[in-house]
Amino acid sequence: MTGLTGSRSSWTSQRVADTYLEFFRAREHLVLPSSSLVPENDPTVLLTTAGVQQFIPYFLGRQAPPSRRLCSVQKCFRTTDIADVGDLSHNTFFEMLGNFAIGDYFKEQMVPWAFELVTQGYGIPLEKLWVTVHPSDEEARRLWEAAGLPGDRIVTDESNFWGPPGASGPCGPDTELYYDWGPSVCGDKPCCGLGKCFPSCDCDRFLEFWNLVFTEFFQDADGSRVPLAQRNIDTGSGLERVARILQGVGSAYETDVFLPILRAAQDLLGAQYGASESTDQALRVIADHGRAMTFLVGDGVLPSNEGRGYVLRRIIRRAVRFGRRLGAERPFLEGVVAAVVGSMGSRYPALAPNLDHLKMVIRTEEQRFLSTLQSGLSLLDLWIEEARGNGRNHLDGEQVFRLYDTYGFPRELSEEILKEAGLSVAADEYDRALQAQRERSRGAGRFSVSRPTGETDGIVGQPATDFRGYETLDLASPILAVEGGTRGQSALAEGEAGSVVLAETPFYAEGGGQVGDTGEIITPHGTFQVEDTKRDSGGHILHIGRMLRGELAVGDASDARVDVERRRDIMRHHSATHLLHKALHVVLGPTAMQAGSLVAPNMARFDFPNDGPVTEEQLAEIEDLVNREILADLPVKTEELPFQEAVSRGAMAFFGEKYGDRVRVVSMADFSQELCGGTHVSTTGELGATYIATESGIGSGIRRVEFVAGRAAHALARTRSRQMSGVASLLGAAADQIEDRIRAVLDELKEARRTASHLEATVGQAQATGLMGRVEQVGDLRLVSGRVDATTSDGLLLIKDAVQILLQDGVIILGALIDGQPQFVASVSPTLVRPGFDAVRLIREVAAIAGGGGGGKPELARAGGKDAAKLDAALDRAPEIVRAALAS
RNA sequence: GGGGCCGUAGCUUAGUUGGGAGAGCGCCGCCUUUGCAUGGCGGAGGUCAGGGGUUCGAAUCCCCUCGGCUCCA
Repeated sequence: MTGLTGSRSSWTSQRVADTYLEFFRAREHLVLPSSSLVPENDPTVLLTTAGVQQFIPYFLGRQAPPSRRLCSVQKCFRTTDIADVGDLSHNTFFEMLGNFAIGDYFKEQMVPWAFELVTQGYGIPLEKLWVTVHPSDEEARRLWEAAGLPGDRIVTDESNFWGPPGASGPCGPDTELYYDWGPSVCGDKPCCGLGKCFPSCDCDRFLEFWNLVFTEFFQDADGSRVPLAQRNIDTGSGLERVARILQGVGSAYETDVFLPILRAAQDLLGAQYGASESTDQALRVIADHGRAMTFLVGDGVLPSNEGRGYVLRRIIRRAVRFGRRLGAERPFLEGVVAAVVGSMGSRYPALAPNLDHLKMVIRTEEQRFLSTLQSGLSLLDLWIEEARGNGRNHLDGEQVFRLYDTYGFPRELSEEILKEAGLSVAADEYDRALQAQRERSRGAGRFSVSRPTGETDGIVGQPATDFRGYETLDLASPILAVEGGTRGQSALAEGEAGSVVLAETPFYAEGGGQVGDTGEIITPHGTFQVEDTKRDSGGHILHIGRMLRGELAVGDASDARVDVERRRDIMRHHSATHLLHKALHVVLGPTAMQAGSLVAPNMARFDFPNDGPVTEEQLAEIEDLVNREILADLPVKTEELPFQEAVSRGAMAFFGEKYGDRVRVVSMADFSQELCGGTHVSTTGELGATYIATESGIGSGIRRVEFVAGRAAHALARTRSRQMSGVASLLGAAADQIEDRIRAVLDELKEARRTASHLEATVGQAQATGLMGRVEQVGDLRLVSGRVDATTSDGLLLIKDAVQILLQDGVIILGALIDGQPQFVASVSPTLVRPGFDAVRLIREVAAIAGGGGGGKPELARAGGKDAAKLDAALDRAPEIVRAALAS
């Protein structure tokens, strides 16, 4: 293919998605929006890799689903194939169509529906359709035949079995649907070595486009399987693949999904798709990674050196590298990002309003990488020079690896440049070094995340806890579940630590940056002290703490009392956070989006992307703005709205949050509107005041401000003010003169030092003159030795310098008591230095007498001792030592 | 989570068994010179990121902390 023609098919990807969702909506499925690429219910998972991800709590029975039938178009990200992207088939980011049944219909319903959607909804000709089934799943085979698929196109495949996800868990057989591109794809020779191609043989002729998983077993750790009480359906169908089939094109890159992005990349880089395989590969990488980075940043991921941020960094850098292959020398990715938002913005409305932010994050990372390349290049040039100078024609693999490992300079680039310079690299050495690095890291521990909110058996099956803490801080509610006690799952004895679940609670569970509440749960038989509150993946609010007095058991009535003072402090900080967030937008621009926050009783913390530090002036402006709105005593209102309405009213919606149909909006008059589940004061005047305490950088391009409100603000102001009066009284100056006074004291100090060193020089000069009266003749050289007065070792050296000028050629050995410690200096003029006779040897022997040692250069050596009383004795023996050294 | 490299004057940086903290640019002053980086002389500016240890002595060696860059997981 030359150029980007693509298909004129009316089967746009949009239409594919609509057809799919409409098909299942008509069959009583609830259509849910895509969840974030950052899985919020499972911190052990790096990125969302399948449509089922957001529904796992429903599948495991931990949470009640909003409907037993669900469907979605889910954005997904798979990191395993990053290195392969650029060919025709691999992608990192993709969209997955999926329908799900939780304890509802099963395969007898799923198979006919799949058949109907594919043959009638999509209109795929029957003869193009193949399926694979698990050998054990006779039922699936029967259902496909009954639906109308000829038996010779149903192939068994041992690998058609899904799960369990870990050592144990739900699992079951699956059946996969394939599209047959026809035997011509594989040419004359069958590629699967079986004399004939089959769907399961992974060749280009057959394209898998839908996988239907029938979850019907639970597998124990020992491998044995028992039927599940509740059987589930979980399907996934790559939108890009279906679009490719219906548009009848050779790869996803020729569909409407990628064409606008490829075209933009062509224009930005002045490259032509189809010009060469190398060009095409580069354009495909840029298009795939362009989509991936847009959605990752859109879901709140920022480039970093670990976790998701590192995945983002890798794809941005990989895209830049391939851009360079096409001649790009300056940042170009923001143009690609704009194209992605332009072509996908309609289905993901959160993207367009944040385009500036997306561009800024990616541009910053791009520039950072370009400067990395710059420093790598100069190092590489140096090595090339060296190798040439040594007449070698290669560089060590370890060397090139180090360039990559330490400076992030990509291997391919190194090789390219070395090749141009006519040098080679041993690839196996490089691989060995990389392998060793991997071993080291792997041995160091797996991807581990503390997961305190995992559920335990005592709680599974309980309904999600009703949070009532917006309107009350003291509430009567029965105890539904208990865990951690020594007497099983139903009670806690005095002194025992554990968690308690209530039917409803006023305790706020840690979330949205706000820390969990503390307080007490009082039952007729005892008091439980709540030290922290968290929410588990099943929606239960866990009151974590210990039995202070008496005991507590499931079924007890209880009075749940939040620590009111602490909670009010927290609420003030949370409201202050909203004011600050808005003020940041006003002063620094809309790209200062929240990248993390902590709301605690004694302080609040807010992270946001910004180029470089925030200036003093800007900080003052931000602080002023926040305090202005506090003084205005704005009413704080909360209301629940449909998501779209909230966003269209201009409420700030954070990336990466999961928003259901209805969202909670916290507004402070016209100043700030934010989607938020946290707790707030009722008017901003309650904050009293807010001060920014610190501003600092916490990583590439991210700043952090810490600030205080309410009582903490008062405490900070008082502390600062006391410090100031303390300093003022030390200086004996009024508070408003502190700066001038300090400046004057510093000037005075500097002057005093100058005078002192001048004085020392003068005194040193005098001492030097005095010493010249005691020149001794030792052999055929002249020696000056003796004790002098000096206050620093530099002063001692200066005296030596003065003597040297007067003495010209000769040996000088001086000592002084400095800070109570003997110190020595010895000098031998260059003409007198010879093997066995130098300053180092002399000084060592002298210092040894005072219990010390020394060293230096042959012409000049210094030493110190430990025994102050022996300073004179050591110096007295100097002539003798010189004589002995001369004789040796 | 585990490695690697780095942190010296406002900026870029040198500093070789541990032994007197330097250079270039910039800045200030004087002289020279009316031509785009003019030349010369002089000067200010440093807790060598911070803390601890080893040592007679640490920018230098060891440990910890902080910050930057980077790779792996």
